[in-house]
Amino acid sequence: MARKKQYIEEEVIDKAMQLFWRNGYENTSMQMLEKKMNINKFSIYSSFGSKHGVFLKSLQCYKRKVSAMFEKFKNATNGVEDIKAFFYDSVDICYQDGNQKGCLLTSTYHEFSQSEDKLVKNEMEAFMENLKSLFVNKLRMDVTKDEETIEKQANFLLLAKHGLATATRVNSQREIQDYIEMTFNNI
Amino acid sequence: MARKKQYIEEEVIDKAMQLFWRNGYENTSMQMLEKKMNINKFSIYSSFGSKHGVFLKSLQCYKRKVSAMFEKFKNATNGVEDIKAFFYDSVDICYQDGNQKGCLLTSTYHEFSQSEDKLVKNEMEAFMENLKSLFVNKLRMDVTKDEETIEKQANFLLLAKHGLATATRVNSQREIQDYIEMTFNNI
DNA sequence: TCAATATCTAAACGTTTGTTTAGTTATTTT
DNA sequence: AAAATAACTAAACAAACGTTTAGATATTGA
Repeated sequence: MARKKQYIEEEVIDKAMQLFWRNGYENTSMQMLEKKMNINKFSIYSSFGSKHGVFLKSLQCYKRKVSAMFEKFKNATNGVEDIKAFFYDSVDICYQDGNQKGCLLTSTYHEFSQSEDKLVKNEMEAFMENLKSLFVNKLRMDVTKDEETIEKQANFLLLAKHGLATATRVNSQREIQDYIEMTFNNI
Repeated sequence: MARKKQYIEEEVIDKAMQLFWRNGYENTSMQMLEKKMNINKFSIYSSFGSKHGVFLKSLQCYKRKVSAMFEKFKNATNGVEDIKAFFYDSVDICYQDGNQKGCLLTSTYHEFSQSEDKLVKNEMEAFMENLKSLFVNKLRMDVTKDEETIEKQANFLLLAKHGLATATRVNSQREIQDYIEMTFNNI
């Protein structure tokens, strides 16, 4: 055999993910990726095929990162309170290590909303639909709510999440907390 | 003297503005601008100096476009109801001629939030602060509200506007209406 | 130890970006 | 009508983009 890789793919993808998280897809260049991942262009291409390939792996990496939070959310049984806790957890991840960068999936959804890239676009739409159905499940725990109200509230919460994604980029964590509290005042 | 311009600057800037509105700054190229404005690169540069110059003029053009709506909002005297009407008016502009494109100023605020371009960034921050103070003024019309509540609600409405900007890119006008109604349920 | 071979470095690839330049065309005023 | 000059067309610019290639380096198994 021959030489072994001098990097671990999972590790360098985590670095790439941080970059995409902060800057988005288009505003992250191969040059920036090289520097952050600390490996050569060639290595990136031999491991991941393309910038697009690095991005797809980064999305998976992000999903793994937040999977525990999602599992906790799925398995919780307190209805609306679970959604609120989920919002707080989402925000905490944004501010960890002092970095404001929103939610990678929500930002990507936004960046690719008008894109020709059906692969990423469809994946993000599936994510949003999945999130909405989770909201619906939690809202249904309140048996006094009719389906029409549930539908509206689920949509409202989804859009609130979009607002949150923007807000975590430009607002303080304190302001975010107020925002979350107010969002749930009328749910 | 000599030849006159074969285009009217206000008219071609309106075209450019439509492009920036739909695609944002980075995703609008000079090539696209040439085609949409229907004039040559040289003419663009001789009139506006740079792509950045075209963008600044486009922002002004957008502001003129929405100035009537803002004036109506400023001069109204029904408190929270005025903010709600303002939200509906903002959305209507997004959907006119069937195009979904959010709010140029809010999108620009988002796109330039991490940018080195202090000129645009500061202008957008000033816009957001101005909008917030307008919200505060309307909220103060309800004399039973204390200043702390007003501050929180103004922030909430500002973030709701961010959510709206995203939503008008990907949701139907009907869903947006539900969203607005729910936003004001707890104000 | 040494041939085999995967990974490394570094340079160059073709596009596309925003911008500039040189040269032609058209209109105005004298 | 003709000189003057502003606006036009079209080609080329340097820089940055994502991607590929050629050749050097280092590590493996026999």
